[in-house]
Amino acid sequence: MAPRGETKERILAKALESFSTVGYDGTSLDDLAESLGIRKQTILYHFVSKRGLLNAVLDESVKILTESLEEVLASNDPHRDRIEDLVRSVFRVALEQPLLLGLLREVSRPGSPAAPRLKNQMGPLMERAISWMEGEMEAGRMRKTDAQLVLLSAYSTVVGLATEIEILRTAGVERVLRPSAQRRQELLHFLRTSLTPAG
Amino acid sequence: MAPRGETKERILAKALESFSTVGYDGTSLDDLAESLGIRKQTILYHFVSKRGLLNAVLDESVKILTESLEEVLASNDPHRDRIEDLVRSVFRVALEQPLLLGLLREVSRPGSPAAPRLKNQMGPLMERAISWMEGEMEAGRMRKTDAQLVLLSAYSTVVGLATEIEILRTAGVERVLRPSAQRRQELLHFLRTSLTPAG
DNA sequence: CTATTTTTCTACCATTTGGTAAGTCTTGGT
DNA sequence: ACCAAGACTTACCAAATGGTAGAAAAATAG
Repeated sequence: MAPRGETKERILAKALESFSTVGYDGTSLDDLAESLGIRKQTILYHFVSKRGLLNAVLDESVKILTESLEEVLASNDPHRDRIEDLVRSVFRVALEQPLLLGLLREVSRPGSPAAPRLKNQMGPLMERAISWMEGEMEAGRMRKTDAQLVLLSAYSTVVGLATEIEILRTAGVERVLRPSAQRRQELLHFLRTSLTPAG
Repeated sequence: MAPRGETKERILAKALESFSTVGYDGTSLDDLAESLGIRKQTILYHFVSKRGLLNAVLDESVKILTESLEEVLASNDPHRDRIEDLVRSVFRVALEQPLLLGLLREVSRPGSPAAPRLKNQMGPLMERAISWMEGEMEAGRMRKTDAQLVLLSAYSTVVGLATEIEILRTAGVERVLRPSAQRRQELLHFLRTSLTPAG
């Protein structure tokens, strides 16, 4: 047999790819298995059901994302630009693992079966982010605005950058996308000007 | 029989609802028909295939959205605040027809079967929006930045507001969402500060 | 009223779907 | 050598899916 859990990892990887591109309903266990050169029942053996597979993929993805952000939010160094750190961090994930954000997008759809699970897992992180922003606002280091809106906007933008790019690229403009580093710089500037307190 | 095309309209309405919430793959023609009190074959009679139905729904939605934006982009009155007009216009659509943006979100997924169609229909509109922004930048009425990014950000934010709200609401914060009017105000301010030229 | 066209329905079908049952094969422990 | 547990497979299935064929019903035109 395949040495220790290798199969499970491979299934998770392919499943992430499939879920985040063609979606949950669009993913067939048979096709998934075939693309892996195994039988469908092997998948079900490891993850019990299709839903179980989705949950497993989701848990793994959220974990990666959370760890990446937690690290930044935890630091208390007032000399570091936290917003810049956050943007950099998210961009890094988005570039290295675009599928991960694709899954997030897929799963965060109102009618998604995994929405509650995502809610439970991402909830605390979001609360922290929001309350941190509100703290900054109170302290006058950030312009008072709707923290939820800013978070939603930033989140949506990054997810959009990772997934919906294709539309804008092929539809809107034929030009090649700007290098992601420059893009990140723009987003950073965009956020900063909006969040810096007046005067 | 039902008088003139009433059935067709009803099918389109329900289909929009279903596509934009549970997605294309998640929509069953049988269920759709049952919820309308008709037989599946009636749907196929009017729209030939499931794909045909999706195309029809998409065409209708894009038309509404386009008309709403075209109107704003067309006006040349320099005394009006075009950004405000745009935001207002999109918000109005988002509030009156949230399902419409849900469909957009669903269909703009990379792997969506209707992505090319959406591309063709929305393409010109996006090009116009971008080139208008670039014109404003040239004229110094708008800070020079990445027009594509701003468009993507604004688009994603609004779509997010219309669809992904649930996650933030139930997950992030239990607080009731701020009234949409206030929300619109915030987004407006957010965009303005980012786009107003320095000094 | 009759003929024709439009609309909706009943009957059916091939395929695909997620999932169950039970087997085989491999590995590691004793 | 034997056995138990783990990993993977073959065989099978009930339900659901999108779609075809053709009849029936309703609306419309003459």
